[in-house]
Amino acid sequence: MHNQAELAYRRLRERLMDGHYNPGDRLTELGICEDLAMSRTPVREALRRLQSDGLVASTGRGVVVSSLSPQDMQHAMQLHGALDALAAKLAATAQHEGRLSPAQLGALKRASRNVEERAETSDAAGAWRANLDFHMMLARLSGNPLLEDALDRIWARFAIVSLSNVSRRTDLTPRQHDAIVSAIIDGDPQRAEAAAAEHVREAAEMYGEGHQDRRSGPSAL
Amino acid sequence: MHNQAELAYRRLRERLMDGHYNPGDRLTELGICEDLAMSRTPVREALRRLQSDGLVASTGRGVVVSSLSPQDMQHAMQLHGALDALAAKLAATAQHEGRLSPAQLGALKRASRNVEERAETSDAAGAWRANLDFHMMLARLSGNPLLEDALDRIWARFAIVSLSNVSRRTDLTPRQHDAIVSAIIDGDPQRAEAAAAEHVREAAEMYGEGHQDRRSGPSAL
DNA sequence: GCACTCGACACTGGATGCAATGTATACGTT
DNA sequence: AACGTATACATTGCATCCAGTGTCGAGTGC
Repeated sequence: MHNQAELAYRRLRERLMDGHYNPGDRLTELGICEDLAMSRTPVREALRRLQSDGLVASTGRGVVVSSLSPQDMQHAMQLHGALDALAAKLAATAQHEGRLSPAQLGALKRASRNVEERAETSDAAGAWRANLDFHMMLARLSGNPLLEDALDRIWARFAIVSLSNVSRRTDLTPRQHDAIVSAIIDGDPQRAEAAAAEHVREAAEMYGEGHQDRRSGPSAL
Repeated sequence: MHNQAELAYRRLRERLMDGHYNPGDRLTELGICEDLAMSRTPVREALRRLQSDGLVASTGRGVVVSSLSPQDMQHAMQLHGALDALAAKLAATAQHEGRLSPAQLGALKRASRNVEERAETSDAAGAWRANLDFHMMLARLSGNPLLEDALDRIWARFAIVSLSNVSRRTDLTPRQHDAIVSAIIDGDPQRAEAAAAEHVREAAEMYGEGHQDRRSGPSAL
């Protein structure tokens, strides 16, 4: 599928997720048309899809890049926790039943190691990206496309708001990835599920600490 | 938002979910235009959204109503289990913290009772619908819009394939709803989560029994 | 000097026109 | 009679066009 509408969707999504557009930015159809060198029709379709994904929001007059209020962030993290735990459990089950290839396991371990390495550098955006890659790899190994898709949506929302201010502490907890990985390698669904849930719980807590000062205010972020 | 595109989306979604269109049916833009008495532009946007929702699938030449293979069904149920458990947990937590109004609790109880009543009639479609309403009420009470949305997507997929063959046994397990409801009323997150997980697990098992004969074949359904 | 109003403009929603393409059918050939 | 090919048609993708509408600014009155 390499039609214009699909292309527009992918390019816009990319721009959204790599911090090229920031939360609150207003997007006009004509501006994007010029930017992407295509007509309004495919651009509109792409915008609608992004709207459906929750990455942009309609303001009655055009669309703006979505920003997540602390409230939204909390909701997203609750969802993420449940989904990630399920992914870890399914991946561990798959491993237990011998349905995971050595290549897949290798990729997971590599992704995990990559997060640790990046976390030690000053490249905050790179570290964030590595973290995302690890979690998406986990989703992939679950063998459940719907789950993968759901997690993809969540992470896209995270990406928009995170990459515009990664400068501040990245709040990564790479060591916990080890617990998830080892549980999967051992083919232990229970442990994998618990480790993933714990991992997300701590990440959410860390986020809460960083934001509890503005907790009572309206959605500023 | 009462523009044509939104309207087209809602009407098509309704038709999809109430069994008016069946899995595998081919949908042509012009046909829908005539049906809905509007131009192709809003219809196209609606179709794209439905595609993004997974309710229809592109075939390179037009779209067809999605059908879920037993594989897909299993994946959807795994996801549903995790999300429903989370919803029950959050709803119970909300109740525990006194954030649930008597009206909301009443609506939940009413929905639960409604499922039981309908299950005893021969109105399979009505019973199915009541079951959906109960689960969506649960999602609502979780207080997490993202979760509600995710569950909405899942159930829409279920609806498409279910309502076209509700004639066969509906596989409802209404009594288990009681366990969930009472746990929520007691404000016991742990118990609510466990009850919801158990409920979905059994439903999935029941479905498996009904379909394990064709388990090995390709996605026929 | 400030506020209110009127008008121009920018932008979106919807419709239609045009070109490209896949499919089905009919005809010819073997 | 069966198979292959060619042509006509159905249908999509994209671009452009038109109408409705909110917004911003300028000008005028108080």
